[in-house]
Amino acid sequence: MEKTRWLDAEEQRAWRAYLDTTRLLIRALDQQLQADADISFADYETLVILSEAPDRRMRMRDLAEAALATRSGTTRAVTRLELLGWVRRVECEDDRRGTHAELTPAGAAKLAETAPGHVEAVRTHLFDRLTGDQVRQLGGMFGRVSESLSRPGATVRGG
Amino acid sequence: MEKTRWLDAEEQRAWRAYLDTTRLLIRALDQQLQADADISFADYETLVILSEAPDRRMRMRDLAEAALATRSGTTRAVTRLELLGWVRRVECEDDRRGTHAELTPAGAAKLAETAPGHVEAVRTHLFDRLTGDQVRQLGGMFGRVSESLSRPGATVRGG
DNA sequence: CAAAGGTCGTTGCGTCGTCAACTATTCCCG
DNA sequence: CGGGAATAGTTGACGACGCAACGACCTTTG
Repeated sequence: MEKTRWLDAEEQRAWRAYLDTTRLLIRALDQQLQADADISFADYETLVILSEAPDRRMRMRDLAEAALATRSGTTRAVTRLELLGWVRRVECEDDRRGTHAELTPAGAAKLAETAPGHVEAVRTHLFDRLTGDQVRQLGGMFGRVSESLSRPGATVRGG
Repeated sequence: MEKTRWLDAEEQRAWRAYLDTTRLLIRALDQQLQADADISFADYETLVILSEAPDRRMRMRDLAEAALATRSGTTRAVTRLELLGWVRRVECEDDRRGTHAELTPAGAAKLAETAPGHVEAVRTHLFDRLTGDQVRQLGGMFGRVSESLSRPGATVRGG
């Protein structure tokens, strides 16, 4: 095993700030949605993903991937949202194993009435604190970081 | 209700990249720790927090706060870690309600052997993709953002 | 000093998410 | 075409976590 490249003070500070802030931010957004619209951040995002899909529907598999969740988690999320009337399941015609999750009109309405408060929260907590240049930096940084993460081959194990 | 200040294209891009990447990053770190050391990221961080505390011990209350968790979650985490032998509970002398969670030698050893792989993963996935300037930016941005989040008064509600 | 009110840590309960296993269907290839 | 491998979605078992409520203890106040 080679010598460990520890984080220097600056890196540690950045790492902690990033981790802590992210947790607080997600929690704040979750609470805002829960309080104002009785929906979790995760479920809200699922509705958003569906709303942006062609015909407002998606195969379960693709929905899971887009939401960065597992298939089982997606099954349960869709079941939940179906009971609330915001999503419905539609059988797939060309693949009889498949199921589409489709945003209902009620789901679209829910999204429309919930989005403004959510976006406002995202602004208040995040973007209002950043300069235009920082926003660009943010997108740039994380765009690059995600590259290494989405490549499954890039192993890290130390053995 | 005033007109919503929607996110522009650049902001949306940054927001998505940030959210997705963060999820992937946390998951990758979790998997690395789980695979190489049979410990979750959350539990690992708990050990780190304790290791940095005076006498390697902390009141449950303070530990919860430092870990950005609830008291009940911390109770369960400490119980878990206690069963693994990495933490022990020590009664508080000056406050008989209180309990200290204390890192055991075994816990310190676990941390020592686990940290290199974890730090390496953090490097590989995050810091190796960033320039020194970006690291500074990262710390700066999130330092500022956390200010608004740690102030409980800063309400966002639209109601 | 006694009583009211707060804090500490824990626990029951409900929710959410993952893994592994299962059924049904489709794909691949001889 | 036929049979094994792969894939889709679901479910059961399980673990983690938050909220609310609880008993024990401390603090404040009259």
